[in-house]
Amino acid sequence: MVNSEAKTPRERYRAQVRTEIKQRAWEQIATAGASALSLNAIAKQMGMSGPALYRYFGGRDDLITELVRDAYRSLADAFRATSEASGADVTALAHALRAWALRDPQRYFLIYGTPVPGYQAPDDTTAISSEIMATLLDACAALPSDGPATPFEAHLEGHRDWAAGHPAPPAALHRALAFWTRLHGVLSLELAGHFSGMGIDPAQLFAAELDDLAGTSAT
Amino acid sequence: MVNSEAKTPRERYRAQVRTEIKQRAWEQIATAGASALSLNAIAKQMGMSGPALYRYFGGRDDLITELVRDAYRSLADAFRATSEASGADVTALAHALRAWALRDPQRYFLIYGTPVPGYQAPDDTTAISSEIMATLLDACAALPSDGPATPFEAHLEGHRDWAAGHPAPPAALHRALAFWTRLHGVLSLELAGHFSGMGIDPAQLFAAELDDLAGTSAT
DNA sequence: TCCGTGCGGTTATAACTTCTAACGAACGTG
DNA sequence: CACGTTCGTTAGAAGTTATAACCGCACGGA
Repeated sequence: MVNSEAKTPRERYRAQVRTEIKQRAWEQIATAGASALSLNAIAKQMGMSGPALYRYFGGRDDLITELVRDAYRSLADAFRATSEASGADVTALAHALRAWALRDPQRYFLIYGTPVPGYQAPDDTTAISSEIMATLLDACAALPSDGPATPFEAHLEGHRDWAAGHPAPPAALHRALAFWTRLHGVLSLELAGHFSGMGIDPAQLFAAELDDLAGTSAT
Repeated sequence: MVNSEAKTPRERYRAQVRTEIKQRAWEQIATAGASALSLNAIAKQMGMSGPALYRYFGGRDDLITELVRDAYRSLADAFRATSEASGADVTALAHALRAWALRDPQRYFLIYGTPVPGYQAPDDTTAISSEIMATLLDACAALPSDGPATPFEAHLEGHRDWAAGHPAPPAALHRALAFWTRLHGVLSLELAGHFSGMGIDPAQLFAAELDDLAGTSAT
């Protein structure tokens, strides 16, 4: 059987260089954005010149795709960890999401930011995305659901393939979607700086939205 | 006094070329995103070569800044028009926002998408942004406000500078912010294609969020 | 009407970028 | 020890933004 770690010394070295390249790329993205990522600059920082990086990544797009994959993986891990630590609590998940986003805004935008029109995300990222959604659904299913069924929940009843067989009631599905979209709404505008000139505290707006989501007022 | 339109034939020509450049830029952005905007390609399309465009725009960043300005202006006009036509109705504003966004997703992302870390928006765009917020506040102030004051509304009481003197109660300010962030949350995820593989209808999710905002459940 | 200023467009050039191709050296495995 | 894969190099093509220098024509004042 093939052991994933440290087989040949060449593979060890190759993995090490790959992670260093990605690390430099993350630093560069955090300071100047993903559009300003330069393979030449990374190579120069690492002491080697230009086309050497093409031994490790197919090109700029491949590197960015790998970074997107890592970002998804990091968010999924953070979500899973806080879910296990807090017993599937939605407010804990929300604060974990905000902390993860504030830790590196450009990493958040790499996942949820402006898409490149032609770009198609690799299918494994959608798999990780559904893993994130699964832990979110676990937390939302634990909330009490009251109120009458809305027309949108009737729509969800017939379109719950994205839940991947999760046995959550339609109200919980709706809660999960609202959790996702509302917190993303506040977070993305905050990270983009749209609140900076307004004087309001984004954390309090985030908390207000979270109170509304976790409170008794379903949908 | 200086008439703004059509003074000298030189200025007429200059304005015409400028608008044609911006038009080609919009087409290019709509199909390949703002990061793929190429001055050379625009010049080649217009039959003139390369550096001629620098007579009309200071550079790529200046052109994009101008496009951002136009995008803000377009959204503000659309908002104002529907507000006047519908009598400051929030659902009409919401549908106008969604239609405006779906008409050219990259134009929406040019305003509300991933920001470039170093970039500072010119102050006139923030002026237009506050104009948009004003018409939104007009519509939110027309809604009935019930329920007790939340801690966030208490925070808003002390930080209402962004309302630019608009005489809306804190509940209306909160409504306007929720309107903005929630609809942006659904819209940006929809435009980015994050719902495409899930099978759900973004329009119905948008409608559900709008029902929650315009309904009786304040905050 | 005529003439000069200045505007618009050109080519050339510099400094970048991604990415391919060909070559050499070093490393590790048989 | 020798051979082969892999890594890093330099060279080069095809792009990009942006600046500089130059030329001609059109516009506007006299």
